[in-house]
Amino acid sequence: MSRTADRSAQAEALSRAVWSVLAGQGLERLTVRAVAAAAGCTTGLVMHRFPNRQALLLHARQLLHQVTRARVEALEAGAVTPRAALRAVLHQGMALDEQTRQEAVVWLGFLAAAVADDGLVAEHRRNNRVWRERVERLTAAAAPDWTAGRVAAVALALISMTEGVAAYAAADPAAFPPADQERMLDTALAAYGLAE
Amino acid sequence: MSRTADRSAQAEALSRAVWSVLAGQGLERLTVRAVAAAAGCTTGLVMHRFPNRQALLLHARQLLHQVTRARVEALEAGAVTPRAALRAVLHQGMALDEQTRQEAVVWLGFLAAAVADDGLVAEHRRNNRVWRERVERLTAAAAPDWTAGRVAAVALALISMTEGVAAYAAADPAAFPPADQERMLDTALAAYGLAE
DNA sequence: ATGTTACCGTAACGCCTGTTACGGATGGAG
DNA sequence: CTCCATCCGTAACAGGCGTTACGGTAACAT
Repeated sequence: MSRTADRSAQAEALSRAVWSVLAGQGLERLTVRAVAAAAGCTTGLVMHRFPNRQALLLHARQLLHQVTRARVEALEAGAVTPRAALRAVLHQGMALDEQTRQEAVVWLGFLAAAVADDGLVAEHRRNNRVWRERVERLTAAAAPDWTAGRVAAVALALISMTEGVAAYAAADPAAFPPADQERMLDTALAAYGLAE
Repeated sequence: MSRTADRSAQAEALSRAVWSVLAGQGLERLTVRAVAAAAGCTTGLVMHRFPNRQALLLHARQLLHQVTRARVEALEAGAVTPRAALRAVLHQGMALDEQTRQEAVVWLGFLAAAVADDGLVAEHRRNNRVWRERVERLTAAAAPDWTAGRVAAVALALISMTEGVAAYAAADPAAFPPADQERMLDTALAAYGLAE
């Protein structure tokens, strides 16, 4: 019992070490040795826990999706109106503090790594489709009288906008401060007629 | 005379080889040998043209900015109205065909590489500020009666949206077809009151 | 207490990396 | 034709990479 719990706990710790290296040193320095050092162990443990480097990265990518999904669902459940839920969910996807900024860097790192990794690109597509459907559902709930076409177009505009600004802010936080990002989000929601 | 011309022509060919490898094989396989093979030469030429790998990548990044800027300026000069210019400039920033899709992949690759490269991150920030100012200027021309605050917020929304959808479409072209991207752009421009 | 099993740190392997040094080829000058 | 400078392909180097094999250690069962 505790064996399997320890194993998965170690796998999670190693995946978080992957995030740490990816955020701090970039994809080019994301080596098994660097991950082991960040996790405070040796390469032996890493290679006993995962068959190879690719599996380690894939697990880290899946865990990232799992964690952000849990956070988004909590925000959605805690919102008092559909429009508040939509805003809260989009809000957490921007790079507003060091935590979310690093998440954006990690997300971009995995995206860049997916170019040469079929497992990562498949995971990326799966997660993006789930994310897109979620925002489409929230948009439809926030504007019940819209056509499906308008819901889809506006939802795509919203997820693209937040993802894009997260990328900009990840690389240049000073030029894209939180206030700019929030004003952008509220301006967009108002323009689409989705303001609270 | 022809010496320096040859040198810069070779530097450009090598930079285009960098784009090719970055788009086709990803950042992890972006080695000096891979670039030389894509350019049809040996590592000797590469290392005689650039002092080291970092300088090669920086030149390729600068050339990418130069090329896209020329294209954007041509579009802007050829537009009949300010709103047409704004739409055309934003339109070319999305991933609508194989050419622009690869550009988006390359852009993301350089962004991921910039995490561990001070020269690349500085270049990235400089280019993004130029790009943002351009779209702010075009937005102000398209909506002359807006406040500076609204211009800035809407311009940020527009560049973030197009950059974000380019990233999504770069990794999953089938899920984000050109029609979806264009409908998203026109829906957004109409919502902000910038439709032609 | 002892045997057994699972775990993981150590060390090594072969490969690939960026970079450097050398040496032949090439093309213009005298 | 000869000389010389320039260019760049070849080959080597040291170091870092992913991965594998071995061996000691700790924990559980008996």
